[in-house]
Amino acid sequence: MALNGIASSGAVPSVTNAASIHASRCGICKLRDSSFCGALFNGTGALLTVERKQRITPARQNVYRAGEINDGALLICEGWAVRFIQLPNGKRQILSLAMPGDLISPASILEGRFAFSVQAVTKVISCKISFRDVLLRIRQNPALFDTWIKLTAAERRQADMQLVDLGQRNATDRVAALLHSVLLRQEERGELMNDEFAFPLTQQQIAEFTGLTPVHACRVVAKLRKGGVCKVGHGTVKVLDRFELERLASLR
Amino acid sequence: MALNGIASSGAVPSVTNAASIHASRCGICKLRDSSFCGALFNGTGALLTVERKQRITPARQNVYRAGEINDGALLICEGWAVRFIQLPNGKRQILSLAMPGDLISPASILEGRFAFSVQAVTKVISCKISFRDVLLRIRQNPALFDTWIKLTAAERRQADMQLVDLGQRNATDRVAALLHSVLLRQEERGELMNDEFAFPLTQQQIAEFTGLTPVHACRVVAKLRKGGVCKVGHGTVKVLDRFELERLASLR
DNA sequence: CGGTACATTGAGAAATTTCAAAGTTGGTGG
DNA sequence: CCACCAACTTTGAAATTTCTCAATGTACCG
Repeated sequence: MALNGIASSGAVPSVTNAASIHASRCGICKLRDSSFCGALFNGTGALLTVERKQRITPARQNVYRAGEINDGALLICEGWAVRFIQLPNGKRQILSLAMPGDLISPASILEGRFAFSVQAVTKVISCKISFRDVLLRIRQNPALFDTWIKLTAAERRQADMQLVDLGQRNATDRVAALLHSVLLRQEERGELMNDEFAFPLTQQQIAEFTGLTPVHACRVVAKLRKGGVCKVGHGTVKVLDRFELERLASLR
Repeated sequence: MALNGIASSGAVPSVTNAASIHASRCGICKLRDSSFCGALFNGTGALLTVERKQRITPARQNVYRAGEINDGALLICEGWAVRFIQLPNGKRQILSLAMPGDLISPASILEGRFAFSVQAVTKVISCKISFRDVLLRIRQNPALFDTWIKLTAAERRQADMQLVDLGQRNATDRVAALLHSVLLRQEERGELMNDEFAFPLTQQQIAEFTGLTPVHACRVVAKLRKGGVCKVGHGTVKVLDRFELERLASLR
């Protein structure tokens, strides 16, 4: 599981140019045929003409800081990232989880600045596609426009469910809902083996997502483990009772 | 204040056709020049060719029920509506507030069904614009496309702040943030007089928005009143200490 | 003038947070 | 290979916030 990695803070992530990217990354990317990325690069020669920058961000470092000028759509190629808002008092709320192939906040794709930050959970390889190219292609390509609208709507649905979770549901259900949503996403990617899947979030990050304190998140995770629902830790989740996990995660 | 009104549940809202609408409503609408509505109807003759249905929904009735087939973008012309998700256990989470001129969930504009419901808080006049016309105009009119992208991004920002509120902030701050956001929206509309503005939500609805119980929402509102911050009730909010309200509502 | 929905209050229970300390783990350098 | 360090996890106990239940008060509509 090459998902972990700790880095000293403050280092500047490396940036490669489009030329080296083509040879080294996008050309062999497994994700090319799915998601926004695939739709964007679809069509003859498109890959060569889309301007993009790829960079590597070590785990725990920021991919983007709230308020910075942003000049393109941000796509996660490898690793996990979280989109979050940092409060002056030090608390953070994680707004969404980005996995390989995910676009960071489809709805915000053409914004010049974001109110949120993006942090690498594991080592992350990300890719930035210039506004010019995104707009050009969205305008030209009805299928891409369609894909983007669907992604935006899906993002809204996801946010709505998260609001329901935070507003109406207890700690256990919220954590179960998080685990279950990742289970489904990993299953879709074929990354589920023996009811086990990669889950590199720390308890601190689970807490930041679910609006709990790390201590309480720990207790909830312990309860799920003792209840024989699933084991969470060491970068993975092992589902022991999927039926119960689904029951907890479901609205009821 | 023509904001209140109780209706027996179950009645079927009335529907008028486009012809009568033009004469009776849209032609004289104050909102025509702002927001999505204005952009949509912009251009010669557009008003006459956009297919739309206007209807009146009494207070407390649903404008839309989760899961129903939806055939057009929903616009609020008059009154207040809430977008919410109903849980099987009877609880509800209000996801957003729609005021005159607001599009219901810009991000979901082309979805055939919604997971959320929409309920009239006051008597509501709403307008539905067929997918065909929305798409046609968005494709044809770059300014409208732009407006729509901006609305979608704003909706996402709003959802993000709501997630922060529900996940990280206490009851008082959440209620203050709600009141403050409505204060700003009313101010923008020029509906603020003597630091007082229309606010037709019941405490039950404040609770559903902020993820509190009605009883606790009542206590918070009482605390704000006793603290000399603002008086909430009888369909209005009177701001007594705007500085303090802004301090409570701000992230800190 | 009722009636119904809405608002308020009190008291006790439950969920969650806070604070503090001790255990674990994984990576690093000797 | 081992020892150590830093970050992460676990546990306990007490404080705080929020909820629940139940009763009473209030405003508005017909």
